[in-house]
Amino acid sequence: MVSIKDIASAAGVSISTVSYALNGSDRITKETADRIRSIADELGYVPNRAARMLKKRETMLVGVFLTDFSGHFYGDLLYGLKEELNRRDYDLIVCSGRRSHRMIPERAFDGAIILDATFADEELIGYADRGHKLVVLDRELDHPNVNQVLLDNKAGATLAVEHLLSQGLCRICAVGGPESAFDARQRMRAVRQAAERVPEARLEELPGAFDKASGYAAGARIAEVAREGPVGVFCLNDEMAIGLCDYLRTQTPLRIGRDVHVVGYDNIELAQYMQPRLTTIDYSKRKWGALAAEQLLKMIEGRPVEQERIYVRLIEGESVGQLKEDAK
Amino acid sequence: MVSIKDIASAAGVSISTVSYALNGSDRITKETADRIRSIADELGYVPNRAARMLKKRETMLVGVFLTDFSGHFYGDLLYGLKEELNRRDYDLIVCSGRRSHRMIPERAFDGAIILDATFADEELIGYADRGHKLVVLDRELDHPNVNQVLLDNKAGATLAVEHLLSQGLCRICAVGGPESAFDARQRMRAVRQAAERVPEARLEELPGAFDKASGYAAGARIAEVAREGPVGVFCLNDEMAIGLCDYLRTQTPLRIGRDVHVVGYDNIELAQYMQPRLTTIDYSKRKWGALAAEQLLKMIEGRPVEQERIYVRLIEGESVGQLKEDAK
DNA sequence: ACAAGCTTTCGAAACGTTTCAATTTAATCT
DNA sequence: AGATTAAATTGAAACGTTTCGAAAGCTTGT
Repeated sequence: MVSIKDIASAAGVSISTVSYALNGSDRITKETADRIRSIADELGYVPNRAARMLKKRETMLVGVFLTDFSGHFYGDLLYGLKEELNRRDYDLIVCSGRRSHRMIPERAFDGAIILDATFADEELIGYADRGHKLVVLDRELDHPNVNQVLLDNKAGATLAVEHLLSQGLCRICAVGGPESAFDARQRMRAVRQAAERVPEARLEELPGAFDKASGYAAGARIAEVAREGPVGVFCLNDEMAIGLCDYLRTQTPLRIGRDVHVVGYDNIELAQYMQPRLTTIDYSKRKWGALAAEQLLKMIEGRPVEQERIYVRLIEGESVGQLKEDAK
Repeated sequence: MVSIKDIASAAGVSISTVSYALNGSDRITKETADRIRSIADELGYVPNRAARMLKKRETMLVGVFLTDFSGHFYGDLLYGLKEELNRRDYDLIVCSGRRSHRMIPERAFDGAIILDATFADEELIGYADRGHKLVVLDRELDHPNVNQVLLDNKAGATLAVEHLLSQGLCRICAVGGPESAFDARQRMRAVRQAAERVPEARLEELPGAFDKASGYAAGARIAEVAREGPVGVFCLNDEMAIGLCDYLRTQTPLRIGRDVHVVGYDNIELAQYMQPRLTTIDYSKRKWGALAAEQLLKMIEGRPVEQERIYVRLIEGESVGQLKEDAK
């Protein structure tokens, strides 16, 4: 493999000269620099990443850790991340799985973005203590080397529940997420508060795990509740909403948007292709990624970081209908 | 940052002893090895990846390159890849975008898996010529350092068209993929052959680009064709099929599975949540990934590699109905 | 013609490992 | 006890860069 050394001897200069030339230092005269660069091209020189990393103690790489590769909004999130990082000459690397955690202490990246339940809080704190820069997207952590971009879960969940209530629905079911999920806890808390503000509202919480299966499973209880009249269901994410709709359609005669009114959260791509289209809470995943990248770069470069938050809006599909029509 | 050197002085031994001990060499007596390891733990030692890469000229990393992060079957594919790689102590790293191509010549990985249209064939051949090991998933390349895991596109497309024909449909539309896509070319070729084998079949090819928009766009022409009677449509991937269904449902009175019969390809997750469920061609994405990983590891380790192929099957949804019923 | 001050180039150390060859230590045999 | 051999440890070079400080090569001004 051709190294800086080969270029040096081909050009009849020292390796330091080559290094300076290739890195565009102004210590080198323009002509020699050009000559060296063209020789490097001819020889097909490519710098050795490992050597550079070792010496410079920086990688120009950012790692993003995901629980798995199948999340429905990862595409957009990663797009936002990558664009922002590339603008600043960083490359993005996606990792998943416990095994890959070690890349952080091994200094494989200049910083990492975490959206990965397989990291315990203490583990992350440990890395931060040793000086690693982190941005967490799935929890809140108070540490000088950690920042977060928060989703406005409270606003989103409130929007969802109030939307159901405003349609005249007072029997509300909320299908929850795993206890370990920060987002789920925040959303459910907001659900309770929103329900409590309306005296006639009757809220029932159902367990869930953020996957289709648990939405499907919640269907049985929801069908029971629906026997007493129309019910509004807020699934704490779209996947569960889809599972629920699947159940209602295949296992019951209940009509979505009439007997059962469903709201999801996340506005995943599937949501708008459902029949009826799913009413859901939307937020910009690209912006989420871009802000995370921006924060991480600021930390790496030692610039001050300000707290960021992603705003939400309600998207109306047909999975929630006007209750008043029925009343007439 | 604590290095092997710190451990050496803390333990009162040389750095080579530490290195041997940490790597489990049998040159070191068990007691000292244990002692050194416990000191390393105490100090919180983590090996420096860059240094090891530089010296050993191997990274224990495999890079997978994707055109973007939003493909619908990447989740399963990457799962298969990762499992297989982890079993052999390799880590998987996902990259996307032209910028990241350079990681290959920079020797950031021991090998790479390519499913990324942003690589030109010549570029890949160039890397292979310089000794980089590659497995390509989106093309065929003849080179000692390149292998591929082929999808059985011919069988899949044949299955799809014959399924439509066997329902009594003889007006067939095929919505194609981008000319640059190897899979699209193979599938379309098989479509033509399958249609030619049946004298009464009338095939019409429509342009497409493997995205929802082009399925939607194809809808107009398909609606025209459907005026003369039921039509069978094979969309060369599920995304286009979904776009098409969206058009038919929102812009026409045509009934899917009655007036227009739709088959997709890939069996993406969305397909089974469509209403009606999409009839499509399925294959194991996990196995695809696992075989790709296996092939790459064989190349890296210098073991012989055999050509592999992924088999397909037809999944029946309700987007294709029995034409005979109508006739009755 | 020569010191002073630039500009351009070079030598060498360093980053943190691994690993070969050499050395020291311990064990075994006569 | 001394020689031989085996086992455990060490020294040093190497991997391919970057970068500091020094050296060499030019200009200028006197």
